[in-house]
Order: sequence, then structure tokens, then C-alpha cells
Amino acid sequence: MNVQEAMQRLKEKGFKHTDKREDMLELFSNEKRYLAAKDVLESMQDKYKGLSFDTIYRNLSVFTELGILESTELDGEKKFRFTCSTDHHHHHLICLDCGKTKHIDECPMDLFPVKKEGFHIVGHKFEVYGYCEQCEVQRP
Amino acid sequence: MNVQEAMQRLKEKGFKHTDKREDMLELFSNEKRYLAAKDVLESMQDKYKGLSFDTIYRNLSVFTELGILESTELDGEKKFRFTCSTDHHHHHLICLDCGKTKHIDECPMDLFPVKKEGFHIVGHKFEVYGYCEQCEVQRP
DNA sequence: ATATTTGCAAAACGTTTGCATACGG
DNA sequence: CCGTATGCAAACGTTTTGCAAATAT
Repeated sequence: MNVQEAMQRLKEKGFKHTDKREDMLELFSNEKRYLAAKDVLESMQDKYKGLSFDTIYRNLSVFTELGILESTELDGEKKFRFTCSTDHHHHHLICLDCGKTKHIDECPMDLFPVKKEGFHIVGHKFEVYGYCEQCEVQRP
Repeated sequence: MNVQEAMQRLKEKGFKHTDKREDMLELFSNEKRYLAAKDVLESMQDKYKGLSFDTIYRNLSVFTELGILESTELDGEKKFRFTCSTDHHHHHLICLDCGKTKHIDECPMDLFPVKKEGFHIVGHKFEVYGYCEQCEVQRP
């Protein structure tokens, strides 16, 4: 998945091409890490003066519904990242400061059976948290 | 951990005994599942007419800081449950409807090495989500 | 007596919505 | 042109806060 493919998918689904959308996708494509809505706004409000949270949130929703972005909830905030191009199901090691990630290829659900006894399982979450080299050194 | 032990721990730390605190702990002790602040308020406002969210939230914080409750974030809400008495580190299978849980004794962190490369790891989260028997049948 | 706990009110925070206008195809 | 996208303002739900009154020890 890259910006071109993402814009193509938008077009196919009847969404329109706008510079803001393209720039949002560029941002995620460049950063390859988890960003909150406020991070997106911050990065873009130099170029787009009146840009507001509604537009950011609406586009984040659209992107996520189309599978262009994936999201997680960290510290009470929804965070988004470009969907990993790997088709292999995997998890992430996440920097709590900057949102940078590393892949974890193993999935716990494959490695041992969860005794479901009467539960209808619909999903799981496995994330490892830490601080990356850069953030670790400048931590308070 | 039971209600008596929890009240004892509060006392040791200089917190006062109040009926509301004891009843909150009774609730968690009886329910043994993840509850949101609003669930707690709902259960208690028959007995305590003027009871408000501030008190609930303040006490949830105190209980969590003292390790009496443990919390997770589900669907944008903080949810709390009585800390499992098991001393064995474990994870949970959680009903997305009622918050009921089952233990998962295995921890993915023990089962395979996460390649940390430069990350300073400080935590992890592994949760499996589903619907328990009761909630599954009455699902929309 | 004193410090903690509570209720009230208000605000914070991230997020979502209705509506009128602007803009892309 | 038509329908989508956007900005504005206002609301939302959850959680937090300052303050004065009530309560536990």
C-alpha cells in the first residue's frame, strides 16, 4: 500500500481527490508510525491555515474504513498508521513516545490454544510497549 | 485480595473508611468482571441518591494506585476489575458485552522472544475479545 | 481538631454532529 | 450541475478539577 494505491482506492469507492487527503496520506506514508489526530493537524496546519479537527477526523475514519490506515488506542487516544503492506498477520512493538513501531511476526493466537469454553472469540490485541533509542535518551 | 484486605490496605495508606468505598469494593468483589465508571454509578445510585461521578472516579483512581483494582481500556472507556488474586502473571479473555473474563495462563512474552533491537521495553498487552454464552445469544 | 472525602459546578479532553458553503468530477 | 468535502459552531461522552461543606478518625 502506498499513497497512489490509497488514492486509487478512494476514487474507486466514490470519494473525491483533495489535496488535504493526499497530504494526509503522504504524512502517514512518510512517518510509518502511529499518529494521533492532533499530530496530523500539527503537521498540516502550516500549509492549510483553516484546517480543523473535523476534517482530520472525518478523513481518518474514511481511511480506516477502507483499510488504508489501521488504528489502535493508546493512552486514551486513537492513533493511526499506514496499514502495513505485509500480508502476514502480525503485531507491533510500539514506542510510547513517538509512535514508531517494529513488527512482531509471531502471533500468540497461533502459538498456544486459548481455551474458549463458551466464548465466541472475535478478536485479540497483542502489543508490546517501550521507548525507541531516540526517545529513550531524551526521556524525562 | 478480598474486600477486607482492600479496606485494610486503604487504612494502612491513610485513607479513610467510608461506606461508599466499601460498597464499591463489594461490587467489584461480587462481579469479578470489568466495569466502567457508569456501571458502578448505576449499581450504587439506588442506595446513594446524590452519588456522582467525581466520587466514583476518585475512588477508582485510589483503588488502582493501591493495586486493589486493575484497569484496561476498551472501546474508549476505562474499565476496572478486582485485581486477580492469582500471583501468576496472566492475561484475560474478555466479553465485549458484559466485561466477564476468563484467565489465559500463558503469556506471549514467555513463549517467544520479542526482538527488542534498541527498544527499551516497559510493558505489553495481550487480550482476547469475544462474547460469553449469555451475551452471545442476545446479541443484536 | 484536622485531614480526608464528598457533591456541586464547571471545565477539560478527544471526538462527533448538523448545517451552510465551497469545491471536485 | 450534482454530490462530496470542508469549516464553523456546537454538542457529545468520559474524565478531571477547584472549591466549600460534610464526615471520619
